[in-house]
Amino acid sequence: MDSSVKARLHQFIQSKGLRNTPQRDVIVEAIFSSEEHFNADELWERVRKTQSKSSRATVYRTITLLVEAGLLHEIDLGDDQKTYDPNFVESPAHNHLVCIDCGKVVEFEDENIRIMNDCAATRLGYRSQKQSLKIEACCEKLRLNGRCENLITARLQGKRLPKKR
Amino acid sequence: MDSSVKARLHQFIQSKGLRNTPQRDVIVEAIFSSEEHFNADELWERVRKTQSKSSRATVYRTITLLVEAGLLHEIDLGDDQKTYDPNFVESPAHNHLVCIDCGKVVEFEDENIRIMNDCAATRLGYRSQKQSLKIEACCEKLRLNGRCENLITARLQGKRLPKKR
DNA sequence: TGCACAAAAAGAATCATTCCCAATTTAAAA
DNA sequence: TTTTAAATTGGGAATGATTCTTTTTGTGCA
Repeated sequence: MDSSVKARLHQFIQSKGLRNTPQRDVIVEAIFSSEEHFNADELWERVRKTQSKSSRATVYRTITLLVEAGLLHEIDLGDDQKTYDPNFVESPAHNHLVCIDCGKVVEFEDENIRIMNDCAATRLGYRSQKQSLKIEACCEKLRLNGRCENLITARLQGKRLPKKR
Repeated sequence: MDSSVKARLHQFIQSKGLRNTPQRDVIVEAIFSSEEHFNADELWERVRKTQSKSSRATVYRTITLLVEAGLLHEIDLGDDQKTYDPNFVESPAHNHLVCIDCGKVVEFEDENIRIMNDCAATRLGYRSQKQSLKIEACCEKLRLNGRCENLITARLQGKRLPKKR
């Protein structure tokens, strides 16, 4: 776990006049000790497995806090639950590939896409602030003959559970 | 209202062994007699103002039916409620500009963006099936000096209500 | 050390959407 | 036209993620 996360959170908490609590520590530890995507309930489960306990509400509040602090990235895949990504990279653009078959989510960066989107916004009279691209796609064929992993040059971001509802 | 919608729906219903009902007619009429975006509850309200009645569940069921039939387009803006667009255009790409200030949603087409996104997917070893781009942007400045409407060359798709929950 | 207020717990409340199931309708065959 | 199997409806309960409320606890500065 990147120790700068704790430092940055601490600084954020200070600057906002908030307070440090053991619950937050546990939750932060649970988040950043892994690189996996997660949703609120999965995180609550992780925390429950610790001897220390936090209520569901606290888990939600802490997630909100971390997102506000810019330490956690919220991914909206159009499901009922929001997904979170602890591998935060500061960026005004968030592009995801979601595999239709296995549900795996890959995030990638693409400067050209970002610029082109900003241009489109400008052309339509808007000032782009934030963009998110979701590409539903299929990696099945490539996975079957073992080439998928090699071709994926982007950071792999873990996999999603199937939609629950 | 484009009369071909009813014909196409009828055909879909036939092909699936489903049945025509007066409720569906009323709901379909309520949807396509306008070009506005709507969500399920807004549609239910429209239907209630008719002398004929449909239950909320039927409204939801009919929306699902129309989306399956490819006659209605579901837009996911990451809100709690789904938004629907009766001005359906067959396309593997859906791009939206969402104004941060007024919430207005503009849909636009951009062949170059679509191609570039598909390329990115291919480069990462995926076969793109469907893409959706959301750009959160600000039209405030342009609206203030009256230039916004002139600059918007894309089809205007109505405005969204503020998030309810 | 005490106080003011942030935070936590626990569970109730929300709210969009879906599910359930008895009662009704439809469409196609008899 | 009657029958009949299956689709559809109504409407209220259920779901499930998230937020809110109330009370209790804990933190950190003075």
